[in-house]
This record gives sequence, structure tokens and C-alpha cells, in this order.
Amino acid sequence: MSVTLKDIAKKLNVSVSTVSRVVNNKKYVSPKTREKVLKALEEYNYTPNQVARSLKNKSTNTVGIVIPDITEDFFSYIIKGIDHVLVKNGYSIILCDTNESAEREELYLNLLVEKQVDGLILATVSKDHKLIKNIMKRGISVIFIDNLPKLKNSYDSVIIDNAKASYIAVEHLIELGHRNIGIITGKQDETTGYERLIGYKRALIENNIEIDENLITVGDFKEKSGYNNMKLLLEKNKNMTAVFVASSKMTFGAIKAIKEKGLRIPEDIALVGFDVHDPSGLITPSITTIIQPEENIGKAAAELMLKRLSEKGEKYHQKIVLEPQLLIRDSCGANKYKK
Amino acid sequence: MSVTLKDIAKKLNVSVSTVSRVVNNKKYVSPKTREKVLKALEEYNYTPNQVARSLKNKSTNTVGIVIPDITEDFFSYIIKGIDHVLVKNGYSIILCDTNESAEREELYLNLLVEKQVDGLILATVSKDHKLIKNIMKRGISVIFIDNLPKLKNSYDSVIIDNAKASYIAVEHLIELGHRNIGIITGKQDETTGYERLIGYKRALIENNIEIDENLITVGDFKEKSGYNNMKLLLEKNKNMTAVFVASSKMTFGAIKAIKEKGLRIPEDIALVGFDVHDPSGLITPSITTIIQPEENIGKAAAELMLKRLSEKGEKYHQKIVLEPQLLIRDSCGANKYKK
DNA sequence: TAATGATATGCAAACGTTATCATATTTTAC
DNA sequence: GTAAAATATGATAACGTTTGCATATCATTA
Repeated sequence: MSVTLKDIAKKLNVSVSTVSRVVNNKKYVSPKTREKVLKALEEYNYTPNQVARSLKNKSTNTVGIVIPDITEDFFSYIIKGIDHVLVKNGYSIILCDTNESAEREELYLNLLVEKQVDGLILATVSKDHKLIKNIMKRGISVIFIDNLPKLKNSYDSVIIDNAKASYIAVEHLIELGHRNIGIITGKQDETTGYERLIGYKRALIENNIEIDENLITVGDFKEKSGYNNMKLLLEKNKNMTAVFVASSKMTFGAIKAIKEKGLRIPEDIALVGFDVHDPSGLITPSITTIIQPEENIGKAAAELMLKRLSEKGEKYHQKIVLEPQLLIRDSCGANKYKK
Repeated sequence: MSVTLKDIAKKLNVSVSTVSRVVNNKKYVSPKTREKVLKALEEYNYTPNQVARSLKNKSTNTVGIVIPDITEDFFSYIIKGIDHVLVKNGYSIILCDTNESAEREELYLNLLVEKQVDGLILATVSKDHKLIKNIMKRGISVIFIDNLPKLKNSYDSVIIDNAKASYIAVEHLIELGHRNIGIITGKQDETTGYERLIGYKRALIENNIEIDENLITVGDFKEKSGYNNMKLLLEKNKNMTAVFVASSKMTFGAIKAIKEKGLRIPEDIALVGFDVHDPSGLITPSITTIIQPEENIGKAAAELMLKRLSEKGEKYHQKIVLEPQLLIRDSCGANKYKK
């Protein structure tokens, strides 16, 4: 169907090797021949077959991305960042949305290995890392983002400083005068949930505020658990004046619980959320939130990947930690005098 | 590095063909041999090399997706739908985010052709269809979504009934008693923008409301143009009581313009938006909106793709039109008596 | 028992490249 | 003017599969 090197070679009565040299802009072709071949390539609209190249070169110039849910802003921005730098370097990405299912994750990983991806960028949900270890042993470069697996051996990763994220969130609340600050964090067997609790505690301790276990709740990053835990916090802590919620969906749930109780934000409860992008800019009050630099996470992961793919031999694994930001909007009352 | 058919064959002193037959579950292998081979495949952890298979079979089991912006909910949900059905059928997707640049779109398309994708699902922004025509000529199955190109030849597509979308939006406003209804539609050289204006007009005409050109504005689907056009509408039409905005970003812009003028939604201006997902559920007032069945668009496109890829010979192109829905929330006042 | 057909297995070519090697031609240098 | 070096070109093998063909074995049937 499509034109191959052989076709061109035949038309011009030259060898396939010569045509290949021209296509790849290599030495040892006379100017006349090069000219002639170039014209023919143009005329017959030759397109190199990357599949054949990949087979020969043992490299597909393809990176697999496995994430739990592409409809979450957090992940779609990361993908945009990855795509941007990878494409500029001649790579393309195979995208896999596991829908938060460990089973599908495994299916996808096998598929990607069969497709001979050169590298893998993973936001894994699975707790079973047998397959992943196997993949790494195969020599496929793996980079973890968002959440870190518990592996003995070292590995590459790009994350934010999760402890610092909650630290600056809680510090902000403390600076505004709050003392009874609740938290809804995430699962403690995931680094994200765990680290975010650490930062909360550290902020309190460093400000000589006693840690009150009643103010600590653990959710599962989903909206429902934000809602439930907020109700719990409100019931158990009558004097709580502020809360930090460690994921966007839980933030939405928590706000609904607060409103349902007839409480006002920020007057009755000040709130700092997590990953609240609000592209519409229409949420009222606008939510003060921790923001991760998603596109930069994606870019950093992609750049690290490129580096790994160009190296040969020993690789010294790297953990790239980016800074979270506190985006001050209206849900803490910090802006009330500025308006 | 990884184990090949040849490796296995050598270990067992059988031919490569035999091993291949076992791997592909084909006839003409004795039970004993099959058993033996199966065990070896397991033992040496054989993984088929899809690159080699693709070269031989002239099919990569890969579909390229080209979209303008993955961070828009509209597209991320479509991708989820596509991914879901394609993966179940052994295909994977190469994702390309053009960032709304026609130039990058061209770059990506060429890349995808070189990678020998079996099919292409496109939400194109480019107006130059030379390349795309070329791709179709090559025998690659192409399916358009969202926005239709102006091509002489027939082609496959999955869209919603855009005229109907605005028709039901405007009809809703008319039923609520509005007569002076403005519209902010999209670019008239894109089918989406054009059709959405058609539906608006039809709704008015069928309800014996005269069309007033002052009530019609044309934006570019971006937030800024929603804002600007809303201001324009408000200035030129003192008696306008309702507006239909034909994209999510323009809806956000329009609402800001309305609020800035000190007008209330829905009391002073009733509004129907487009594609307003509001995953937080925290926008107040919540926006009555046209919703496209994104995941179904994705699924339909993927299923049509599978059909095309399994056919040989003549393909009778198909235009699949899905139904938009009106999601009634609070921005039109329709719910005021129900509460 | 001989003939027939089904089953089992291997060989070799092919998919479209790239890369190594050999050979032929040209250029450079003294 | 010749040796050495650089350039130009092609033949061939290889990457890991699948598949058509040839051959060999086995079971079936008249």
C-alpha cells in the first residue's frame, strides 16, 4: 500500500542502502544521487515505517502513561506537560486510563510491555508491585509520579513535597489566628495521604499547638469521604474554626457538609483545599487551596525520562521533588480586609 | 534482552513455527508438544513482541487520537470513553494534544502515520485538509468528532445534533416566558458554531418570535469572547432577559460579565450554558446547561473504529449523531417553585 | 494392505528497516 | 605517478514474527 525504500530504490535503480542513507541524512552518498533520491522520495510521498525501524533499532520512541483517571484535572494537566516535551523530542505517548482499577492497571502494563515501550510513567494504584518490578528488571525505564510505591530498590520519581504542602496550608490558617484546625487526609498506606498528615502535625507542633486526635480524620480522596469526615469533625469538635482537606474531591464534599450544617465559609469555618483548580472561577467563596505544579510535574517526568532513555549502563535513580503552592483565595478570610 | 520465540525453540529443540503455533493457539501441534512449549513460555516469561507482529501483520492495533486540549472536560471524557472500549478489544491509543495549534496538529498527524496507526480519531482545528485527505487515501480509517471538516468526499463522524442542542436550550427559555433571548455562539466557519446558531433561530421562528440581529453575537469559544460578547449584548439590548451561550468557557466569561454589571442570575438574566460540567457542584447559582454525552461519543467513535478496522474493501461512511441533553439547574429560575 | 486424509513439524520467505562488510571509484598527498 | 585515504555504492544479514509449503507421521477406511 504505502511506498517503501525498496520501491524507491527500484524506480531509481539504486540500492536500498543508498535510499536509506539519504532518508537518514548519512554520509557516503554523492550529491547527484542524493538529489535524485530526494526528489523521488518527495514525488512518491515516502513515509518511513517506524514499526520496521523500531524492530531493527530495538526502540519504539514511545512512552506509556498509566494513570487512574484522565478526567481529573490533576492528571490531565500532567499529561499535557508530558506530551509537550516528549513530542518535541520525537516520542509519542500511549495513554492508559485504569479507572482506578488495579486489575486494569495490570492489563495495561502487560499491553505496554508487549508494545515495547521504551519507558513508563506511572501513577499507580496497585499495591502489588511484582509486575512493576519485573518490568524494571527488563530494562524499561520507569518513573513514578504522584504516589510512591513501597519498593526496596531505588527508583525514579517526580512528586511534590506533600508534607510541606499541608505544612504551608496549616501554617496559613495558624497565621490567621486559628488554633482548632481539623484535617481530612487521605489513606495512610499511600504516601500522599501519609505525608500530608505529617505536615499538618509538624505545623501544629512548631507553633506549640497541641495535637488533638479528634481533629484528625482519614478519608479515601473521594468526595463522599470528604463529606462524611467533615460531618464527623463538625460533630466532634464544637470549637473547630478551620479545616484543611487533602484532596480536591474531598474538598468539594467537605464544603457541602459545611453548607448543609448552615455554617458559613470562611466566617464559621475557614478552609484550605487541595488541587482545587476551579477553571470556571465561579465557585463562591473561591477556595484557598494547595496547588501542585502539574504541568511542571509532567515536564520534569518527561525530561527525566528522556535522560534515562539516552543513557546506557548504570542509572542513578532520582527523586525530583517540586514545590507545592498555596493559592490564597477567599475561603479563609485572608482577603477580607483587602477588598 | 527479552526472550523470543527462537530462544524458546532452541531450548526445546523444536522449530520456531511450532512455538509460534502454540503462542497463537493454532492447530497442528500435538498435545505433548503444546504442553511442553506452554511450560517453557511460562518458565522463561515469554512476552510476544508486538512490534515484530505489527510489521508482519501490517497492523499495529493502535489508534491515534488528536484533540486540541486534553484539560477540557469535554475531551478528557471522550478519551475515557474511547480508551475503555478500545482497550477491551486489544487496541491501544496514542494521544496527541495539539494545544489548539494547526501546526502541531500537522506534526502529530505525520508522526501517527509513521507509527502506522490503524486508525485516527480527530477533533481537528486545522482548516487545511490536504494532509488529512492524504491520510484517508492511504487507507487509514479516520473518524471525526466534535467538529466536522468541509470535505467533498464522505467520511465517518460522531457528533451531537448541535442545532437541536441550542433548539432545546432556547425552547426551555421560551417556555419560561422569555422573549428577548440573546445568544453567544461560536465561529461560523466551524460546524459547531454554525449549527448552534441555526437551532437558536429555529426555536425562535417556530415560536413566532422575531429574530433580532442585535441579540446575536459570535465568539470564538474562549472565555474572553464570552465575557466581551455578553457585555455587548447587555449594552445593546436593555430588555434582554435571557441568554444562551454555546460553549463552557464562554459561559464562564458571560457569567462574569453579568455579575460585573450587578445583574442577578436568574432574576435579571436567565442563562443556559453549554458543556458546563461543574464537577465540584459548587458553582452558585448552578448553571442550567446543554450537556453532550461525552463518554458515549467516545464509545461510539471507538466502536465505529473497530467496525472499520475489521472490514475489508468498500466502507460506507457513517455519520453518527447523538442527542444532547438539557440539564436543568438553577440559572434559569426553572426550579424556583420546586424548592 | 494399500490408499487416503488428517495431523504434526520444520524450513524458508517475508514484513521494512538499519548496519556491517566488501568492492569500486574518486580524491588527496608527497 | 603512485600509494593511501576518503568516498560511493551495493549485497547481505538481522530485528521477531507469521505463514505457505514441503515433508513426515499417524489414524482411518475399503
